[in-house]
Amino acid sequence: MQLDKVVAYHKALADATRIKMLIMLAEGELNGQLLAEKLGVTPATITHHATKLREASLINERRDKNTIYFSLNDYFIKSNANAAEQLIYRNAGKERGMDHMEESYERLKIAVIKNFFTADGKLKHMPVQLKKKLIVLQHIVSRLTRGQRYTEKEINQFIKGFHDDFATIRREFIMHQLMFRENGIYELNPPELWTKWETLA
Amino acid sequence: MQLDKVVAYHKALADATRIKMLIMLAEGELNGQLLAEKLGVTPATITHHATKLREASLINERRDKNTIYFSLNDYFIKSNANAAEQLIYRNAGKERGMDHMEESYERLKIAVIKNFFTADGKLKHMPVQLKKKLIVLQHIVSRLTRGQRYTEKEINQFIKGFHDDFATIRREFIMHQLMFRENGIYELNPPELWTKWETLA
DNA sequence: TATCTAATTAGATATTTATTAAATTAGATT
DNA sequence: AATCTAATTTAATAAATATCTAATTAGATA
Repeated sequence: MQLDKVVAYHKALADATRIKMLIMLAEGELNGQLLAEKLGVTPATITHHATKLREASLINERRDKNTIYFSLNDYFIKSNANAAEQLIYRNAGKERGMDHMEESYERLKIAVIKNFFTADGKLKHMPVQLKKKLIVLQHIVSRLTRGQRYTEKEINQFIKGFHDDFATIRREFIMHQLMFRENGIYELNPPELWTKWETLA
Repeated sequence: MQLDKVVAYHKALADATRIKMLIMLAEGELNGQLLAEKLGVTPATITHHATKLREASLINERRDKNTIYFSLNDYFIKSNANAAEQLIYRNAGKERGMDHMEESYERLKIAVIKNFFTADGKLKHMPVQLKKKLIVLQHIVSRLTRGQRYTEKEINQFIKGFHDDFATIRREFIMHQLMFRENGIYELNPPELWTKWETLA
């Protein structure tokens, strides 16, 4: 599965120079020359590291005249941080009394969908309780297609099929890592990255 | 600071064989020979990788006769997962309108401590709301000493000074990564690793 | 004590990777 | 068109690392 991805992500962060780059970019975007100077390496080295960070989707770039400005890809950093943990623990865990927890979660899910959606599939209102809210968000987002890339306009339109407040819901998709956004394009995250209620307490 | 540590941690996870080892260990402890067989490498290679994982505190070992059994060091995996993120974002972030959020958080903290603790410092009862619960837990745990190592008995005794239900509170210390446990010994995590309310929503 | 077993070490090899200097490219500006 | 600037590519080098085989060690067991 995404073992390769997890390895690639950790390789990207397994170098002091790259971590320092990210730390600097966290304060704001910077161009290659400046990064090179601040880190005491040549621009070629920055290009090298930027390539690795880009491949791991950890940074974005923007061109202005001759200068390319690098910036953090926030959402990716946050979502990947837990990916390794998820991967490692996913197969395991069934041993301990987790099964009936999952079972009762399935029951909750059915109840929530029944209670918060109308018969024709509209969302009545967003639950306040986080656990239930996650169920609602995941229920909605599951109607999207894996690998498909959506414009913001398309996402808005899609959400409006469920509820008028598309801006809030769109934001929650990102916050809970159901989707990620890059250069205004939205894409579904793999379900392993979704914020799960089990991981919250 | 712990830049080296963060790099070392990610290096440890930046290899497919090591990730596979961890995945297997998540199901239960295994000895070197078995790991070698399952992964299709020689025992020498397992030793090599086990050394790296041990250096990053990701596994424990236990000897029985001639056989050494490896197992996961759960808490470390969980707490380190966010360390990089914390490191990267720590310096930054002050820019956006975060300051007044922090200010209002300070006010909340004062109110929570005033309301949930008696005059002589006992905990009346645990708040239900997560944000407030974290404040209470952090308030208690702050009375412990950084770097000091505590037995479970000592921790129980310490918590009893605040509330009778030491077992629950002790578990919450671990869950919210205020402390970590290794071989029955408890130690404070650095505050950067503590679950913070800002990171929860 | 001799033998057996699991693990580690030592040494060798092949691969990956971080870095640089020098050449090249992409895109303004004059 | 000529020039300037920032970034990238190329080629080379040095360091790190994943893996193996063979030798050695640590610790039972006979």
